[in-house]
Amino acid sequence: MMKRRNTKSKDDVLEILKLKGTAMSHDMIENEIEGYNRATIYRILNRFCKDGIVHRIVGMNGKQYFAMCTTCKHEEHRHNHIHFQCNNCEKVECLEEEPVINLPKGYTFENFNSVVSGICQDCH
Amino acid sequence: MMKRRNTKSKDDVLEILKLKGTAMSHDMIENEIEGYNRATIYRILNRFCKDGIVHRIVGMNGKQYFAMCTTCKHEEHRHNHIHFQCNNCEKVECLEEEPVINLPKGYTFENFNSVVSGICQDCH
DNA sequence: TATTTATTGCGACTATATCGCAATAATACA
DNA sequence: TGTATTATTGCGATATAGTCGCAATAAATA
Ligand SMILES: [Mn+2]
Ligand SMILES: [Mn+2]
Ligand SMILES: [Zn+2]
Ligand SMILES: [Zn+2]
Repeated sequence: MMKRRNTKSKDDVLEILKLKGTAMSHDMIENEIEGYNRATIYRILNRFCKDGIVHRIVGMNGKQYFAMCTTCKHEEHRHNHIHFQCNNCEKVECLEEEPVINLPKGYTFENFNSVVSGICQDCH
Repeated sequence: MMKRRNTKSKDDVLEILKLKGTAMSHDMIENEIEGYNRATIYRILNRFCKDGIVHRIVGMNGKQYFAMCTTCKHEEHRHNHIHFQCNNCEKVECLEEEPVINLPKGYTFENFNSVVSGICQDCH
């Protein structure tokens, strides 16, 4: 893995992700910390994913959301939990549920992405 | 609901979806039945979704895939099963698994999208 | 301080999907 | 059958999300 450097942009992205607690899209992040180029933020997020600091969720809208890795140890990353996305406020949260996945014979598991959409408590 | 008309384009899209059995993206479909405008195919697919003939899956790549509704009755649509997407051949299939979803208090369920990625049997 | 190279900004670019509008054609009906 | 209605289509423009190449910048190291 490539050696990482400490930058303000990186710290800012990390801080806002920690602060919010929920998964955030690129533009959610951009709204909170202005002044960085779009490509820069995407690159930071992709680096976080590679490094296992953050995991990526693909919403029902096809957009990417990023959330801090809380439950997983640094070595074994398992993000096989279900997420919830609010159709009103767009917020994405990690749920507890981690469904059992049985693949057919000859199939190999690599990744899992699971989103329930609906209306969140705040939007009711 | 709007009254539908019978057109060759519609029949062609339906036929290829039935024939393949797996979920197909717009460009997979376009490769099989050439000669229709991109917007037209999208509109046909979106109509199918509205009418409950087809259900929409959002892949890990953020792309939309469409699959025939097989298990669900015309009135009650439940597509709460997990899908498999091959990272090699891009094929998307419906699996049997239908995870139990427990939402937190005050949350309402509307939709579900779940994809396991990996390598399919054919690509091993 | 000087060197190395990870990171950034910028603009161009790709990809997916939708939209407005005029033209076309499926359906209903006289 | 001929005509009116309007669902559907084609086309081009548009929107949005995300990546890429390259030169400039700046963090780390010596
Ligand atoms: Mn993790
Ligand atoms: Mn259905
Ligand atoms: Zn909400
Ligand atoms: Zn495959």
